[in-house]
Amino acid sequence: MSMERKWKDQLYHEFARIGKCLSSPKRLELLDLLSQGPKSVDQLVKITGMSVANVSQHLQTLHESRLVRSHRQGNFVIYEVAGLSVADFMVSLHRLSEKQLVEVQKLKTELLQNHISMEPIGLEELLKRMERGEVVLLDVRPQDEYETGHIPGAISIPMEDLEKHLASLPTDKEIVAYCRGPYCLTSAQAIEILKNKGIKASRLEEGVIEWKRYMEHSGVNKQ
Amino acid sequence: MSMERKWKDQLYHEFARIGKCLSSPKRLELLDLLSQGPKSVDQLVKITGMSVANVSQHLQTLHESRLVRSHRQGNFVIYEVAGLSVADFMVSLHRLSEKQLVEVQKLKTELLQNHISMEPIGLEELLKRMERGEVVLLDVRPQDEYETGHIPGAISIPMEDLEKHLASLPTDKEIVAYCRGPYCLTSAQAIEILKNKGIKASRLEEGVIEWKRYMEHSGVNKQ
DNA sequence: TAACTATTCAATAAATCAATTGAATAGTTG
DNA sequence: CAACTATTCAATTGATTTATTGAATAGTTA
Repeated sequence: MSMERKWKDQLYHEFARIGKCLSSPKRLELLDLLSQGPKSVDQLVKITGMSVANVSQHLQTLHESRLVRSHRQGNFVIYEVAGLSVADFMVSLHRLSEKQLVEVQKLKTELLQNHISMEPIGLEELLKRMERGEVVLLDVRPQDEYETGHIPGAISIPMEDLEKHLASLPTDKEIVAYCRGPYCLTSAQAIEILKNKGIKASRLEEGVIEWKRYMEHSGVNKQ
Repeated sequence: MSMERKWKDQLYHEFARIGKCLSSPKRLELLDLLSQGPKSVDQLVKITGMSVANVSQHLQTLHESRLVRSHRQGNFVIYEVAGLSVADFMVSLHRLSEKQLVEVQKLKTELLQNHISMEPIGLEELLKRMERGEVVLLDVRPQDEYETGHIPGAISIPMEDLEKHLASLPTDKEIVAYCRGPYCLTSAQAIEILKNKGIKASRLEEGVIEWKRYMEHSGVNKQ
């Protein structure tokens, strides 16, 4: 076998290592969660409903391909994505999947039909209306994820605290809620609660990572 | 199992379909080749050295995940990537791999050390120097890939014709050669030939896809 | 140091996948 | 229509991978 062939085989073998990480649904879900902020194995178990050993093993796999890293903190081992480029890459994967796979599109519209009459708002319009002070942006993810990073101007009320804190919301402005991104239902649930209370609210599909991406590219062409 | 859990499982199952496509080195190589332009199964066989049935099967897999599409043309079935976003995604994958995996970095420098004294030139500098008319940009990929798309201003001399057409190259300017991208060795071989003839030449690491990406983002921040 | 907890390891069975081979098919050209 | 070619299908083997389980380990707190 030629020198070049051997070199290419090695190279593509390495690329495929990353690919293999992305071939398990559970691992993708873990990566998405970690993209929102560092989490202990225990937290991941509680969120996903997977077994501890299972989560740990998947994290191991991700670690071998350098997509996540970990450190101990008291009793917990905290995992996090190994760099922003990982979180960003996940968005690329979502985009591609949604573009190419009709099935993903179907699953998404299916969801939106269940949460009927929930018109989503786009990033561009949101930012404009926030500037004019017309809307309040609400981050309904857990506190720690908000602290890891949030869209500027957003206030944090974790989903589980929402009903308690309803009073603290301004009543004269429209509410826009967001969560982990297009495939997280938390914000949809929040909207439902708000609407039931007679508060005008709409859902921002994008999350923090998508927002960052948008800000980086929007100067030239808004894709 | 909750409604939401089921929905997420389905969704991530779909994402993983794309992931599975990326878990085989051979498939990644095929995707990279198709990113440069449409090709028949036969062509792919000749380039990669894989068996016909093997190539066909991989293409099948890619087709099922809607990453490629095909049409018949005379005796041949021509495959192509299903949209620019696929080619673009491949670049994302390369970037991520190179950033996270030391092994990829190692393989790359290893290569450059073999082709010693070959200083690469960056896109930014290239474009500047082309504007000033200081360099000639040379596309050494096969003719049809050049025709599918090339960096503006580049002239096409496929690698196999290079020695024949040496005379037609200007002697007063520096030559910059590029090929399919960072992981294609064709341009490196071209440089070697040129240098042996006493022609000053350097290698552009980026290919057409990388160039496109650069142009889209460079207005705001050059990453 | 002992008890406790979170995490990891090891082993298993079931399922899936990669690579190969040879045969079958579909389409084209003379 | 016949011969030809490119492409695809089908079946096999060997290798990996997933999801599980229960046990072992490492680290922390009292």
